[in-house]
Amino acid sequence: MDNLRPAYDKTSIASIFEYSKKLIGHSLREIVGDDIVQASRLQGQGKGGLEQMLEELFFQYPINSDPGPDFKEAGLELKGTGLKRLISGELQIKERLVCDMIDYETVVNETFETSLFYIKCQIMLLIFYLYEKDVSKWDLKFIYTVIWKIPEKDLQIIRHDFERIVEKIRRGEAHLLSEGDTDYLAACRKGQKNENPRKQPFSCVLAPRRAFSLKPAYMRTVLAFVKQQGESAVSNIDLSQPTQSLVDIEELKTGSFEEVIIGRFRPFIGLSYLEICNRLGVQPSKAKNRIAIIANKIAAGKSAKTIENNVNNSEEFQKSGIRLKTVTSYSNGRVKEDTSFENIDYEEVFDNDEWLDSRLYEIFTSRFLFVQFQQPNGQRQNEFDLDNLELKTAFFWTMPPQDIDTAEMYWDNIREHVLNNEISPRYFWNKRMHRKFHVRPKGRNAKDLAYNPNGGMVQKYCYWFNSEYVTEIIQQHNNF
DNA sequence: GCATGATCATGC
DNA sequence: GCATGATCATGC
Repeated sequence: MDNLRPAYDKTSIASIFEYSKKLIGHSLREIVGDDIVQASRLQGQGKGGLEQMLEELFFQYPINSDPGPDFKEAGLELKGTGLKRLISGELQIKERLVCDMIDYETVVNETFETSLFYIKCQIMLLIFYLYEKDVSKWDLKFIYTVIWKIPEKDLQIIRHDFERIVEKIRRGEAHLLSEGDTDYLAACRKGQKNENPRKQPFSCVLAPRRAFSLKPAYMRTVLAFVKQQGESAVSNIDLSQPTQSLVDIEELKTGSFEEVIIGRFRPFIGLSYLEICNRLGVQPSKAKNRIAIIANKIAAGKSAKTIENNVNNSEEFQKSGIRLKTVTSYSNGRVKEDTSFENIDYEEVFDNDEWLDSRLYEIFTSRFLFVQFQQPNGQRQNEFDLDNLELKTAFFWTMPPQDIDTAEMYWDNIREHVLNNEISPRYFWNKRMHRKFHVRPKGRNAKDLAYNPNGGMVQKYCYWFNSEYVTEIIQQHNNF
């Protein structure tokens, strides 16, 4: 590329996009040449900087310190984002997409439309590269290039997310922000772990730095779209598939996504499983997950058949990573069962040394939709029968920061023992410890094994919430 | 009665 | 066939 002026029109998104395709399959060093890399003042190590390297050396676009989008004439923001390759060969999202630092002092005076996030990120050029440990940024290969214009319906949900984050800061609770507070757009932690926290306008408590980001779950759906389109893609078509979606854009004008969903449960509060089946005109089942099935059916409302038994597959749940959890409790409110999550992916735990990028962090900072069914008043514990349980409450929940700290210790313990090849219940947290979370087996049967990154096979274990912890969560909600 | 281990049900 | 969410079954 020596001596070549970049052949694109900086006022045109289409032209910038065309030009970006030259990156696919190559690294920056291959494209601009080693001499230029050697002479560059930019560093290949450490965090950040890749976007700047692309802008300066590949696009040869003068870097400005303006607050707007990177390509200001075209109104286009440039974002580099990492992928990782699994042993199976599949490409996966490495992390959330960090968009814009949150300035606690100024953001409280903004509306969504005047916010820098909105001005910058409504149209982005996303360049996916393959992340490799200990490899200089000059040598990372680019894989996909995408123009991502955030769809109108997503923007509606993101607007609510933005407002919820800003409201929290206005209440003087910037230090209590969590990625789980919101659906698509999240306030993610940013900066070093031991870095000094910052001031916030409505409280004297200092708060860690945070940035607006699109959740890993959201980025996973972007990646799925790109994979389906080929190595480069433009999201200028309407992406929402009505067969997969839970709410439509008209309903979102009547309230937030979460309000719409909670509203669907309201008419059934107090009714038993059998009564709800009757109302919905469905045949009662004897399946052991029948409570979960009916909870999904209620949440789905009039949505398509493809998601009515499992709203986790809906567009909105996929993009937000929200998890519906059904909880059954005795008449005194005590939760009957522990709550399980997916199996521990030992490879992931082994390879990833960053808590904030871990799968467990993503699961536990998800937004949860708890749906509680309770034994009728006066019934004794030994009369417990799923058919009689009554819908008590449905609410969205986020794990509070102090419990996320506990979760980090839980993860540290799991990771330490996976690294030491000690994948056994005698090393992990158990329920007796009463530490909110524990580790327990889960497989098809006792012979169902998983690969051990240290070699060989081991039993499958998974992450659990202790039932007492879930009882606490439910009670705190019901007492409000 | 509870902790732990084991398995079921569903959907892709 | 497998991953995930949910619940069952056993033994102390």
